Amino acid sequence: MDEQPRLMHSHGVGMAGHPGLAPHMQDGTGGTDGDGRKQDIGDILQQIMTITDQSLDEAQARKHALNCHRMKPALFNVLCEIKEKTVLSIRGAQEEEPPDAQLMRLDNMLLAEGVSGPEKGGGSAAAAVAAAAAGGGVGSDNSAEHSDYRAKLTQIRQIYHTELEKYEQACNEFTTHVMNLLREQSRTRPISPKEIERMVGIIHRKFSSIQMQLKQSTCEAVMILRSRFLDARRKRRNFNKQATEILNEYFYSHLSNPYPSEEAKEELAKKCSITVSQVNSVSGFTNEVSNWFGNKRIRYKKNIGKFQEEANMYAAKTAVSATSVSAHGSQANSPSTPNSAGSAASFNMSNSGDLFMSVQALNGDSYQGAGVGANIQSQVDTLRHVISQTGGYSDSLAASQMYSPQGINTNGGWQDAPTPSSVISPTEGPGSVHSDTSN
DNA sequence: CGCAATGATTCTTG
DNA sequence: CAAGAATCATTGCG
Repeated sequence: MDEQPRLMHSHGVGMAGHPGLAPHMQDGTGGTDGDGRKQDIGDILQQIMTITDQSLDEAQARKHALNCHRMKPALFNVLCEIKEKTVLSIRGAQEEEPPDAQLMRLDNMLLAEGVSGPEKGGGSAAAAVAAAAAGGGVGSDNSAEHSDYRAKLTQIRQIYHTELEKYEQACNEFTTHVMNLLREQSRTRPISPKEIERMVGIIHRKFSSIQMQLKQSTCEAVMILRSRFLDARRKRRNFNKQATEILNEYFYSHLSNPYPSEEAKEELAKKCSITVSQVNSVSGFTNEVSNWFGNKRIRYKKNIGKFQEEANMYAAKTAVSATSVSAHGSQANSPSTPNSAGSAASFNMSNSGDLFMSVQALNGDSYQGAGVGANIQSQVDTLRHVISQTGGYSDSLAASQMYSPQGINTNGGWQDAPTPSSVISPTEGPGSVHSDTSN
């Protein structure tokens, strides 16, 4: 680099003011002027023009001679200037700024995800992101998920950083290489320092565009990782038995209006979260309770027969607990025989209306469905059995009525207003309130 | 492996 | 906006 200015200035005079020089010289000797200097230049140019005709050795020698010629720096200057004016001015116009916005976005995202940025802080930031996004979840394997997520993220991070480093190193190497090459060539070709600088700029831009690709793919990888780990649907966990029992108990004991209020949901969430896991994020669990009730309502309504046995069971259970008859508690399970389950399931009624009628027939005595003789009869028998049993504990207890689908009107919808006489029992469970009907 | 159960999500509706 | 309905995706069982 430092060689060039020295050469250029060593002779003091530039030839910048002679753009028309070359055509003048091309006619051969140019000796008519009698100016020795112009004669020299003509010679030089002649040599340049015929350089391809020479042998290699000859050319080498001439080159050396040219390099040592006293006019060389001046010529170099001129050629550089011409080149600058013609070629580079065209290219110089397309200096860019557009990818900056995207680059910024990528940078921001990588920083937010904890991939780029401070070495150690990034990891904790990522963990925080994972924790926040998966928050409200349950289960001890949550932490396992997190560590897995974190591990994958740090893996991405590492790859990203090593790649980035590699790119940077390659960029630097390549830049110095090109610079050396150009400097070397500047002895024989008109390459100005400015042009070298420009070339370096071009190289850097190319490399930064490669870097952007790296960032982009890193972002994609992080997004995929996140979506895979944080998509809750993929990580569905069945509630454990106790939680299901609690929810079912509530559901069947509020069958007339199975829409728990927010407070009730929270209560249930608290109860369930104790049984489900050690994590007590009730606020998150109320959502699950809502989901559960939503699913339950719709699935119950869709196929009441299928849930009949379950209803019996829970109704019996609440009945037992309400009357605090501990001695006969075991009998609560007996009514629901496998046989009844099978018959109820094999009903396969097309709509709930028919089934509703069949159940209603319990109150009357002799309903024979149109095309469903024996099955209905068996179910009716089973139900009657249950009712008689549960009713036997306490006749003031109308719990048996609560699970009969009387809360559902003939359209299949839940009753809007409670029907106090038939559905609501005056003696509900200890903790429960009448608020379920007031909604 | 197939299938039913089931928790979650998304779209629709009042 | 909440409930219902449809659908997806996973789990667990035979």
